[in-house]
Amino acid sequence: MHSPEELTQRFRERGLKVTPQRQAVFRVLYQNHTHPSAETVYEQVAEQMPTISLRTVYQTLNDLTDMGEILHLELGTGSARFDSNVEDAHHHLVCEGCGLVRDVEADLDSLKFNEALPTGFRVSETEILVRGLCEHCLAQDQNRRSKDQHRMAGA
Amino acid sequence: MHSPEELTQRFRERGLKVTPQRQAVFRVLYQNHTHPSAETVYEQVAEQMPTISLRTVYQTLNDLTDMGEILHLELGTGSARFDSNVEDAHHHLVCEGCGLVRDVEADLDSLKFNEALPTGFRVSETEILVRGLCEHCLAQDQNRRSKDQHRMAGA
DNA sequence: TCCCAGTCAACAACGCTTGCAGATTAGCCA
DNA sequence: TGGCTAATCTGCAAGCGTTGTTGACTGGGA
Repeated sequence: MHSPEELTQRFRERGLKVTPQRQAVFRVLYQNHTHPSAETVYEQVAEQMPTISLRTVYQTLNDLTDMGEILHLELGTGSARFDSNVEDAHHHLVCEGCGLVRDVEADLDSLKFNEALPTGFRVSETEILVRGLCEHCLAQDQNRRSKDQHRMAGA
Repeated sequence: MHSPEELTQRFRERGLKVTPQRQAVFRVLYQNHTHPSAETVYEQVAEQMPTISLRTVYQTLNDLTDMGEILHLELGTGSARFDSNVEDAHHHLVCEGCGLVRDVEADLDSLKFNEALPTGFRVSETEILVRGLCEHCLAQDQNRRSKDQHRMAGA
């Protein structure tokens, strides 16, 4: 995405107003590369501006998505995630435990399909999703399993 | 997934009862390879069994997912889709217009990541999603765009 | 400075999915 | 075969993420 200052310009060019609420969302997104959910953006903006509503955050995120400034991701984590990196083609790694999302670069050209895609299908995007457990969640999971085993043994 | 008859066995082995409702869901899934949503499964089951509730369909789909008989897919189409093909590793092609889902085989081994995955991350699944517009939706879209152009020109 | 399209906050409603509760039933056992 | 009991059924309400609505407010061009 562009810087908050540049976004101000681009919003005005489109006839959209630049309010303090929107600027606050711009700033949070510009600095946060953790692929936050709307709720997370809201919480971070609310720290500086406690009266902002979640509705306004959603609206601004939608506007930014429409303008191509950010990406709207559906990764199966329950809520949409927003990615401020639209410059570099990349893919995503998702922790199924905590919902952590991280960028991964992959060479799409190396990917081979074993059959032709259906005739007439126009591909807009090929997305690679690496699902699994992050280091932290893996440790928690193993800890839980170990406890379960002890419980089973004791019963 | 296994055949409805085999599923009967497997459900009983797990202490789950095999009701007419569940059998109807088994049959629909066994024959339907279009990656239906819960709602679609419900509609098809309801043709034979009008009194079944959507709640029961969800429950049975969840049981089948837990048993690994079907796959629960989150493809950003608004609702979960269920895939009765767990035997062959494959990926998915999704129409962003109508939500059509189709299996695609791809050679994952050919895929190269340009950097190492984070230390400690345990990958459970690498998923390839091809998004775009199917032949039908593409035609509709072009039709709409063309009308828009005429309207703009006339105004 | 004025004006009004665009925006705001609050609230209600939406679509998908799950929790709950009381009635019903599958399937084991005598 | 009949009875018992846990599992399941249905219908409804609630949860969650997201969007629609509305009346008050305001950014920013003229």
